[in-house]
Amino acid sequence: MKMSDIAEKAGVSIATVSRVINEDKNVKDSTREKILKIIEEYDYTPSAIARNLSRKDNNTIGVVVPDISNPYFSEMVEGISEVIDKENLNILIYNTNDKIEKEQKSLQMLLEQRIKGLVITVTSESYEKGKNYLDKFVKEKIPVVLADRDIKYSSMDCVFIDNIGGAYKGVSVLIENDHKDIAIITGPLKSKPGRDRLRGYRNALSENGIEVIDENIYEGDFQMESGYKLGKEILNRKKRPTSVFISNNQMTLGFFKAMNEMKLSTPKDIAVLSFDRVEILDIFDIKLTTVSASVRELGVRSAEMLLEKIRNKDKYISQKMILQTNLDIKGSEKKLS
Amino acid sequence: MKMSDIAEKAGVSIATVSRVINEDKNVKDSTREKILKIIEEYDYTPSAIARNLSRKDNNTIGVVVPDISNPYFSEMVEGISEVIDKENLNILIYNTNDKIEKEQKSLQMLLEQRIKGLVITVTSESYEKGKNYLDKFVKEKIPVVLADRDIKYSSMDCVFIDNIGGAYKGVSVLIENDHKDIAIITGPLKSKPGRDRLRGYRNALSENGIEVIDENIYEGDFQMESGYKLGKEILNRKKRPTSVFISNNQMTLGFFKAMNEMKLSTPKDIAVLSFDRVEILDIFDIKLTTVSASVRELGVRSAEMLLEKIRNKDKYISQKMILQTNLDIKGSEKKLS
DNA sequence: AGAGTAAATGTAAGGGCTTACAAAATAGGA
DNA sequence: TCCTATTTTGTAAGCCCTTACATTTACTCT
Repeated sequence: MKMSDIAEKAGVSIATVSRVINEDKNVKDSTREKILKIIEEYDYTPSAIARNLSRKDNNTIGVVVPDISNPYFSEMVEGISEVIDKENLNILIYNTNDKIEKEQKSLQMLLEQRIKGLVITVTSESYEKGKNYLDKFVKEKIPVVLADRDIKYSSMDCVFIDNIGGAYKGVSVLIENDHKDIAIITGPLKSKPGRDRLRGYRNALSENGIEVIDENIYEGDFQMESGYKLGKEILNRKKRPTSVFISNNQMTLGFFKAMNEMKLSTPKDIAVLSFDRVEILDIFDIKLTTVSASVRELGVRSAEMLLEKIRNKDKYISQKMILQTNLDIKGSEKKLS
Repeated sequence: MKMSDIAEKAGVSIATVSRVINEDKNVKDSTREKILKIIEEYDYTPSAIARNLSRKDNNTIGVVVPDISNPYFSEMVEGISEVIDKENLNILIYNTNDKIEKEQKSLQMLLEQRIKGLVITVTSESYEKGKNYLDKFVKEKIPVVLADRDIKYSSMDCVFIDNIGGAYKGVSVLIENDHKDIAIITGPLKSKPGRDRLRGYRNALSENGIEVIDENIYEGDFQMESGYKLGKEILNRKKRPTSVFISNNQMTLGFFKAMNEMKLSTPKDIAVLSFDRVEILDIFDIKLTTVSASVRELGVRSAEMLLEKIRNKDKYISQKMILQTNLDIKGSEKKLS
């Protein structure tokens, strides 16, 4: 069933049918009703493909994330959908599994789909020369927003979380609570969020005249396992630090596993402060102080920025949005005795 | 940049360019190379929209789920992507938030997109007359696979988890451990999984000559909060049951919250067995016995079934796949004293 | 009634590709 | 060299819509 079939049955031209479907007001009411009835009767659904070709426009935006089954990203995606859904746009989602080849392939397919815009959490912060597929989007003037992760030397629009400031804020709380011996479990230092959170830690210590000692810096990889292993190391030190700042939720879970095994608890045995909330700890009545930004908001903002770019393609000025973190004080920052 | 531009620059016809792009072998090598070079040089990407229109075919499959930020579904989606990605197909994902209107709107858009096939976890197990958009897919001969949730009186292809058998298996373990007073926290009884898991519970008890008493049946809603509330009720009973079967992971978490608040533990104070794994409990060194099926596999199987339907549209025979559950014995099923 | 204007409808040219079929180029063989 | 078979390329119709523009129809007012 296509438009011309409907037109024929209604005894009108295909243009009139098109007008009815697109809610053009220049159609006599009686004609509209007649056509609508036939559309209903034959259950006709117009082809978005033909429409898109004809309009030279695809009502779809692309979303590329490293791992949709990671709650972090699925929440971000939900933030994005929330915004996009209101606009009658479709979302084409791709998983890259943090593999650069999959990312490239995804971008290639999105390019073929002639998407209207793209929100991407990139896999790598730098690309081999000529390998940065995002440049093609720029060349084709397809709006792109980088969400959560940056690309070196790029000047693309983006929405990030204030990692430096957040870590600074968190570590400062520990310092205010009289901690001087503060360990940190960092993310991978080859990633920007990893480095930035460490930077915030350093800044907070320096500004308070506390020396940053290498022994207190433990490089993790944002995965649970590393939080567990490094946690054991930290907790087993002869002179255990009085507090620890952990750079994300997964590693914090690992750290608690270590604490648990050793029958230790916070803040009794060590003060703990983590980047990202860890809601699940509620269940075990563990009060953990955190600094965090809403990932859902990250998605919402990215999508909003993208829509704005789409709407004002020309006069649009490139922008960078940094989402501030919130401090949630629960007690684990305390220094006892 | 379009195909005709490339053709012009290469001094060939548009058909030849098309052949090169589609890897048709009827092209002289030298011609192919010349064209490829120009495509490379101008960074040309063919339009999937035009291709799809021309081929009357969209290389996209649709996925509709209630909530992508729920790990249960995002894992399922990942299973689906895993399969689909290998086929050079795109995935259009829609969230319904378990709202029937959003589901309808999503299906409408997928219909317009002329997708090749659909995997859907439906929001409602029954639809008002004429309101079942899935019928349109059937009418249009677009393959559909129901994943995880069924529709009453429908004979569509589907992949489900063996809820009855799983619950039966779990409760049987409790019975084998000498439990006779077994409570159950069910899912919402208006949902099929909710009812089926209760059915498995009933079957296990009956077959073992244990009377099913209403006081032991607590209707929850698959959310954490209900596990918590009902958990409190159960644990506070003067004559507390010796064991409880909980119908899903979220409610189990709520139940543990309740236990924790009351300083109770399993299996000491009550034996616990849950449907779905609850990995997070590992962290707190809680050994929970579970019956579960892999949600990722649910996704993989659904996608595979869909692909098979797409490939053998005609000779395809409608099928129903039931994924069996696995029992993971950890100790919480024990009856102490 | 007829002119002038506004409303409603139709015509036809795209949009960027695929593909059946036709035509041209090349190869092989006598 | 010429003819046939094969390979390579081109032509043009078609996929299903949108939309600028042209045309027709319906009103309004003198």
